[in-house]
Parts: sequence; structure tokens; C-alpha cells
Amino acid sequence: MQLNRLVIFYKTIGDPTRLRIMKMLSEGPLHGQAIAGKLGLTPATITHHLKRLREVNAVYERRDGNTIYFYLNGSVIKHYAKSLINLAEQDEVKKDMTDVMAERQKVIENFFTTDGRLKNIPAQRKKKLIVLEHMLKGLQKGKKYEEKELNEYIKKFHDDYATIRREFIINNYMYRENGIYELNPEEMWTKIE
Amino acid sequence: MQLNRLVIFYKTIGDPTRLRIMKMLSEGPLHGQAIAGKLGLTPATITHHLKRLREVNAVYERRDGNTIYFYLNGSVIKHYAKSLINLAEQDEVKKDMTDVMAERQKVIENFFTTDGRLKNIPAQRKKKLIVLEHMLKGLQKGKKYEEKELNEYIKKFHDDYATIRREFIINNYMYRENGIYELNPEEMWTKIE
DNA sequence: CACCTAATTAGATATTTATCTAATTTCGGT
DNA sequence: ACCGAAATTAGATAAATATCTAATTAGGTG
Repeated sequence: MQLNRLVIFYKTIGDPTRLRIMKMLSEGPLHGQAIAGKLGLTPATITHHLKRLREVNAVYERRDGNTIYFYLNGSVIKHYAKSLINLAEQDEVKKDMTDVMAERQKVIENFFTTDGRLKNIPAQRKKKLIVLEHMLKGLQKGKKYEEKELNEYIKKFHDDYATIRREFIINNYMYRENGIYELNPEEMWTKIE
Repeated sequence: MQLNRLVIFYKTIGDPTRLRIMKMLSEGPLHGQAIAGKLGLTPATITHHLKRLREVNAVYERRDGNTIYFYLNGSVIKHYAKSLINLAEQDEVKKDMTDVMAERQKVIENFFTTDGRLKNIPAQRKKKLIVLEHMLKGLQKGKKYEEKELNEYIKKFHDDYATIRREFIINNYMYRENGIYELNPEEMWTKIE
């Protein structure tokens, strides 16, 4: 459920230590020991908090040797913030959709073959999102997908399923938990400006 | 401290019952009994959550007879959300300030007499904020003000101290706790577009 | 292989807090 | 001045969780 995701995210954020970590990471990646040192806490404690932050995709990590660098995941955080802003705005804004739709259609025609395969992943962010959303249309809301199942689905469009699957997560279209994937509610998707 | 405010706000938001209340209030004001009914919880429990939400100014209330209607305080919520977005954006954007300053100066000259009194409170939001910020300059960061003390300060500018004091809170320039007022860090202020 | 450092896991403790029931307060109407 | 409805307060209980120490796992390097 959508509300539930927000709850978990904000509960995670609403902790002094975790917010301090996020603040530190906003100035650049750090590894666990460094964080522990700066905060005067035990590595075990940092592991605990990073686990929490990872669970909501507020951070991601990159391994270098046996030290792991943690990065702030700005886009996910921004999306949660935006869904808070939506909540705070009681008025419903309806925009004119016709032009937007025409533009989307053109992008889809350019990037997909007539038999529905993706020619290549657009480099331009805006077009990439349109393409991703097009592929997402075949997935069911609320359904839980095994990673393998999702890979198979994506392969119908393009061989590089790993990249595309990652894009689904990065742009907040999907949510991963214990290797199980699920569509996010649309309010949480990365929006095209 | 700034981080601390954020922590308290997000901890408050990060609770299923409170987020559900906020969601309900986003569709219009409600009184306590109504909220309790819809959520299947005790009035005492609702009081508890509303107290929390009030502490961070996420809601405000209006009394009608002896029933109290609660409203969502959209602007405060949006400001916290924006400060999250700031955190998520690692790049620092510097803008050209010279034009902006000239405009502010003009507004201040128009709305204040030569001996520094406020002629009247601007109706236009943008100008109002400039005027409010001008008055705020005489307050000290980190200092805690009694309500009476703050009233006296505002009276130096204008007799209607109650309205102005309220504007300080609504626009997130100041923070109130147990009748004590304090300046918010500037990152949290209402920003002029 | 032996060793070192980083990270994680497991288990224990102490603090926080959401919720309830019961008592109390607040306000308007009769 | 009294009564009823709405809200708050007080106190109790149960659940969640931040942190620590100690043990374990992972990855590299001499």
C-alpha cells in the first residue's frame, strides 16, 4: 500500500543518527568505519542504520576491495519528499494532457520496432522514462514478481534486462524487497518535467 | 539545532495512524470524534496523535463551540519536504543575487516609514515575506523568546503584533514550543519564488 | 595459508511510545 | 447553575528499537 511505504520511509528518516548519516553522505560517499568514527558509534550500530536506510532505498553501496562505500540515493529521497508535498496540497491540479501524449507516442515509435522490441535505451533522461513506462504497462499492479520472472518479461523487449531492471528501481517505478519486485503506485514514479 | 527539528518532524510523520490522519485532513477539516470513528480508535488516542502533529505544526485547529476542527497545515509540511529535497541534492546552486536585493530594498522603502515603522502588512505574498524578513533581522538566532518579549519586539514595528507573530509561525520563520519562540534556521524559511 | 581489516550477525538491555481505560476539564444549551 | 458532548490528562501495558559487546563472515595481501 502506498501510505505504508511512506510510513516506513519517514519512520526510517526520523531518527537522529540516520539523518546525520544522510547529511554526511550528501557531501560524498563514505565507508562504514568512517561513519562510525565521525559519529562516535560502533560499526555494528552503523550497520544497523545502513540496513534500515537501504531497505527504503535511501542509500546504495559500491564495494571496493572489502570496504564498502555508501552513497545517498537522491532521486528516491526526492520522490518521497514530493509525495509528501502532494499530500500537503489539497487542491487537485488537472493539466492538459493531449500534447504530452502526442510527444510520448512519437518517442515510442522511434525507439521500438514494429514488433515491439526496444531498439536501444535512450540516453536522454526524458525519453528514457517514456520508454521505461511503456514497458511497465505490461506488469500488473500489486503483483509480486520473482527476479527471474521479471527478467524474462524484460527480455521480451531487450536483452540487457539487468540494466533495465535497475532503471525500474532507480526511477522508483518498482520496489524490491528480498528479491521480490513489485510496481510502485504511480504517485511515486519519477515524473517527467 | 536544524537537524533535530527535521528528526522530530519526520519521526512524527513516520507513524501509520498519524499519516492516515494527515491524509484524511488533506481532504478537509475534521473534528476529533470523527477521526476517532473513521480510524476505529479511542478519542484519547486521537488526542495523543494530534498533540504530536501540533507540536511540529503539521496541523492547526479552530474551535467551534466545544468541538475543535483540525486542519492540515500544508505550508509547513511542504517546507519540511523541501528541506529534504535540499538534502537530496548534493550540488549547491548559487544564483545571482544582485537584482533580487535591489527589489527587496524597494519594497522595504515602500512599506516602512523613515523611522522604521511598518505602514501596513502587504497583501501580496511576495512583498509580505520581504517585510517579515526585514523585521526578523533584529532577532537573534538560537535565542528563546517569551511570547510577551516577542510581542514587545514586534510592536516596535506595528501595533498588530498578533497577526505578525502568527505570520512568523505560518511561514516557518519561527518555531513555537510551550509558548517559547525561536528563529528557525534559514533553510527552513518560506522561500520567495 | 595465515593474517588483517571491514562488515555483519546475534543476543542483551534500556528507552521510547502507541494504545487503552478511567477520571477530569471545557463549553454550550436548557 | 446543572447536564451532556467533546477533548484532554493520567496511568498502565505491551511492543518496537537504538545501542552495545562479542562472535562470525568476507575479501585482500604478504
